[in-house]
Amino acid sequence: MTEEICPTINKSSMLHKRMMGKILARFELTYAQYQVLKTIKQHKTLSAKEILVYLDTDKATLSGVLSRLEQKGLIKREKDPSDKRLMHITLTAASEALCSNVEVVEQTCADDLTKNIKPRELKNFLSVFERIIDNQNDKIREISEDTER
Amino acid sequence: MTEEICPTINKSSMLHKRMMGKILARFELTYAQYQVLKTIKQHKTLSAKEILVYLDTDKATLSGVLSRLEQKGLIKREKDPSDKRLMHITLTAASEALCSNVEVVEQTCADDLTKNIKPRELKNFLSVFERIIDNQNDKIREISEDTER
DNA sequence: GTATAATAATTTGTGTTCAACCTATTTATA
DNA sequence: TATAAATAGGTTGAACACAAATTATTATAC
Repeated sequence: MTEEICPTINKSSMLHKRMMGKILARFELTYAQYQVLKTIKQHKTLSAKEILVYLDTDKATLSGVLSRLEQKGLIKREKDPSDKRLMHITLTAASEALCSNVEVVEQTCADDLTKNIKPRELKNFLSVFERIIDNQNDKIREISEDTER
Repeated sequence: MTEEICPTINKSSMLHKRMMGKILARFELTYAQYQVLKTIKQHKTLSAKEILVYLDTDKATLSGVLSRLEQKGLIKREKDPSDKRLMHITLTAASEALCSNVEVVEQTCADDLTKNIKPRELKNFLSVFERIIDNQNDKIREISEDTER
């Protein structure tokens, strides 16, 4: 039983990325790019460091995504005058509109994924999932401590 | 509520890959490579096409993984004499042993991920998850049909 | 029996993931 | 104040994900 969990999680994640990839292709966006745009939109303006907190990804990955978004004119980056290490990242008018359009489609898809699942089932599902994620984080910490010696 | 599901699934999948990546680094293997080895081991010998069925990944990705595994001497590829398009892929003695060692560690990790979850909860969890995955597959088919016109 | 379609696998190009390393700037310590 | 440590961000290199194109081989149609 236990051994089915990880492949199941991976498969579902892959399917979701595949699905979003197909949807976002129409908007000439990748899933990673859209996630970054959405995060910035929610907070008006963010530094790269702050985006990392919300997305739990890697700064090298984010750095690449941000460059591509800037190239496409979907974000603006400007240095903080009082701390020149800091970059303030904001959306442009184009990406504000783009994001809003995608959000509608995304919500429809998300709803369809749970169409035959009762609210109570869903609640329990998410509760178990949160505990699994906590366990995953514990395990990663445990392993990291091991290998740091 | 609904909108939490997808980020949750993605996050968990990422954590799992991160965890397995750290563990497998000791064995000088990547997670994708290990998954391929494990799949071949379960079926003694497989063609690339058949591996794809079990792993639900992409043939281009698999092709690259297989070349790297062959370079490391962890698989053997030989053409079918009666259909020269077909490649029969098998493990080597080295990868048989490697795989067995990793499987022990992997099982320990998988058990830890569900340590504070009751068997009944887990069963319900997986049951809901399967329905979500079915819905995901439906949605992807739906989108693909749309875009093929 | 040759032209066409289908199949198995690989290659190519763009984007993502992540560890390791580097740069510039700011803060803390001696 | 000079030096070290921390911080924000970026770069590099290896591997993976995936769409699209390519190659070689086999099966089908006419």
